[in-house]
Amino acid sequence: MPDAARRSERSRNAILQAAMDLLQEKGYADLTVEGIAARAGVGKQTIYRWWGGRGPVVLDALVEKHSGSGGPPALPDTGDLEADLRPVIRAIVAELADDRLSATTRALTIETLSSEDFAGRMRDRLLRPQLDTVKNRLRSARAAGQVRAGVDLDQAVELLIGPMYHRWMMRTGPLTEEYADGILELAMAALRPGAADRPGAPPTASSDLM
Amino acid sequence: MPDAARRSERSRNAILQAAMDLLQEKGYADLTVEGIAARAGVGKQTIYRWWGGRGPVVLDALVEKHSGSGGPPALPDTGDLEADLRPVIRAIVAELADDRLSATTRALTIETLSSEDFAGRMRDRLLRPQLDTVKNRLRSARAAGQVRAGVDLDQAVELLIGPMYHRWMMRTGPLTEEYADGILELAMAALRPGAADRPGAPPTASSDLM
Amino acid sequence: MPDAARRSERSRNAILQAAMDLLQEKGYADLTVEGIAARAGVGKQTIYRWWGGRGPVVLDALVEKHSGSGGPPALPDTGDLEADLRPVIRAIVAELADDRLSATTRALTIETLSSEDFAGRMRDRLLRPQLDTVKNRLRSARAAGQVRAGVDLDQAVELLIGPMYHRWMMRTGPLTEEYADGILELAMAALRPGAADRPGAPPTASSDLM
Amino acid sequence: MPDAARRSERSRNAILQAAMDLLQEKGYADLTVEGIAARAGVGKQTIYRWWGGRGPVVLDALVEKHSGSGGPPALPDTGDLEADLRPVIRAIVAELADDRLSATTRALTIETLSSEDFAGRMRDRLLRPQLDTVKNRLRSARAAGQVRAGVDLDQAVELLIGPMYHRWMMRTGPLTEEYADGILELAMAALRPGAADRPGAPPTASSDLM
DNA sequence: GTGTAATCGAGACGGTACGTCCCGTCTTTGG
DNA sequence: CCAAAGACGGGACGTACCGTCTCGATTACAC
Repeated sequence: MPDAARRSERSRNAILQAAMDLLQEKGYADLTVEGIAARAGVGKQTIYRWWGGRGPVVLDALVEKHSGSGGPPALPDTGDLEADLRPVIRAIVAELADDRLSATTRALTIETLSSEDFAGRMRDRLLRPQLDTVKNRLRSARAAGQVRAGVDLDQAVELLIGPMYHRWMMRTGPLTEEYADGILELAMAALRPGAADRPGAPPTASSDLM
Repeated sequence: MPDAARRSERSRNAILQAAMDLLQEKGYADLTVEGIAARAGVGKQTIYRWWGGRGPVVLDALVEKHSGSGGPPALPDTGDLEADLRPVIRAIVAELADDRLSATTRALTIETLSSEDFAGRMRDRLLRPQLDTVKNRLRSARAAGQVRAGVDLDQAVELLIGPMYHRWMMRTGPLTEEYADGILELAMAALRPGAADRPGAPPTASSDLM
Repeated sequence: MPDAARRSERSRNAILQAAMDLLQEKGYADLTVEGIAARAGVGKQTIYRWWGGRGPVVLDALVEKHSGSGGPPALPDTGDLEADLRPVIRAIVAELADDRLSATTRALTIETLSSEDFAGRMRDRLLRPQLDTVKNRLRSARAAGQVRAGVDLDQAVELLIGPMYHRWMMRTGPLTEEYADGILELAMAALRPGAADRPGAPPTASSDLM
Repeated sequence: MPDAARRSERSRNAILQAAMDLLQEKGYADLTVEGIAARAGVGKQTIYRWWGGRGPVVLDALVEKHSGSGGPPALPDTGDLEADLRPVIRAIVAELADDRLSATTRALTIETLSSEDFAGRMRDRLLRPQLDTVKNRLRSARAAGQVRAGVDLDQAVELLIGPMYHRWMMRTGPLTEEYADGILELAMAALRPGAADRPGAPPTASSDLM
């Protein structure tokens, strides 16, 4: 309903910056619309008008931050899948292991769990691009015969990523480089063609086959 | 500080029951201490005295519910690891896929992400027992030579469980039986001894070796 | 700190009216901020923002009520001081003697005893105007030679008023018309010039001499 | 209902002492049953059993304190009424003028205003004895012809006392020795026989005539 | 240039829930 | 059986934010 053309860019930036700052300082649970507005020097209505609540503001703020690099770059393809993935996996673990760095991820996850609507936007705008870089590398590896032909790439990506997020979320153990390497090695073993390739369990229908 | 010996069992039960009821009816986001107290016919102070907030109450309520069965039973051991695990994996996916059933898990996860303190209690009292049933089955499989000797069982459990939680949380795709089977099959391939067993990547130190 | 220009007149009136109603219905001891807010259809914060508690609200409500008549009128001056004062004194006794009518006075007095700050406001806004009407009549009587020249008018007013409030407060005896007349007669004897006028005890410095 | 014979004297004293201490320290408004019980090292029930609330406890504590002198002594009778009364009046004003000393009186007055029941007990046990010493001196003065025969002694006492309590309560002015003397002088003029003794206004029926 | 219509900062508003304090009652345990 | 201790159901406190709603004061477009 509001006229986006007349929107104040200055306010938008101040709000996103304030949200990021407060998220770092006080955590998501203590983040309030009133706090953001005050810090940004902005009326609350401006936030409600353009976003509707703190969740979308945080999402926007993070998208803004991450899209600074113009989207995640494609992974290198040296021919050695495991070597190419290792830095990525290690980086994820390193970020999750750092309470400061993972504060925003924590915030997003909470909001994702709270709102299906938010979940969709967050998935498409933040998560999917990241997952797709891995997925694309796996696809080329599959084409090169380094990954079993029947493997569903979405499942493969989650096999790699899921365990780390689970350990992070549930705090079931330390998030170390060794852990990253261990999961990577297991996942590689799962994907590698070989004697273990059984004829059963045909590939599930998946959008990655196109 | 309060004297646990004089605690009212009647109030405790009423509170846990009320919390479970309201959780089902209104979801975690709309669950309030005041609401629980009113429904249970109890003063708010009684909740704050013994729990300190809604999070711990919900945790206790769920522990109570799950421990009704006297703790999770050991998995069957037919000698076929994949066959023994399949029902477990499918059950997890089925529960997560059902919005009603997974509402409480969602609630606990939010609280886990919000409070480190809560995370620890929740992990130890609810999650660990569940994971341990899987871990124990994997241990016996490893002893039987069906799982590579060098595998860290904690990593193995998370390799199985993590992807499903990730998909559930992030809504990256449908949580179907096929998905469960696919992840199980991938994980089995990762654990199975054989040509894929590489000498590198020694097992990380882990408490599961005893 | 709040911006008085943007204050809601509607809320202000509703709150003062609700306070008056509840004061009549339930008495001061059972008067709560929450009750006033609920009855007035107003958020509690609106009361705390502009008044700070129930005491100031009640004071304002009573000031509002009493100032409806545009302040207390000057007493008549027939030349007969005692005759002019008698209706006033009797009216005060009559009001104090009636539990319903004096309930608010009781409330104000309690608050006055509890808070020095409140005492000042209540004195200046409610009590002083009433006392001044008597004081003014006494001043004109003194000018007319019907009251000893040396008399401190503030003391004279309190000589008249004080005994009745004391009896009311301490319930040391019945508050009847006879009592009013008795006190009035004693006070008149104290003020009347004559043989009793002794040279000692010079008048204390007082602002009423102008 | 409770058996007074088995009452613990130790608890009774501890409670009264704690009540007095807290009254001095925090004032009547911040005095709580729980606070008294904690300070006295006593269960709350002990207070409710034997007194019923904080009001009666404070009353008892003050009666205890004042009755230490075995009741107020009779005033001296030098033949000069004004001279005999002056120290009493000045003492009252001095006590009321001191915030610390008058804190208890303030407390009693609030409770007196709040509860008719309490008012009666307070009047009979604390106030009346004090007033009677003055009244008795006035009676002897009347017998000696220094006070008009028709004067109601209860009214006379209140003419002396009332103004000071009024000024104290309402904070209408400073409570100084000059004020005490001024009121005393006015009251003496009111009571003194002489030309001012008018035949009208017959004495009201009063218990002081016996 | 000058209306004029929308956004802006600001913050008051009706509400809901918070977490705390204290009430007066009830229950447990020990002397 | 009384006393200490204190848990209990209850109610109000005063605060923090919610999301909505008015206010002028910019501000940028249409005329």
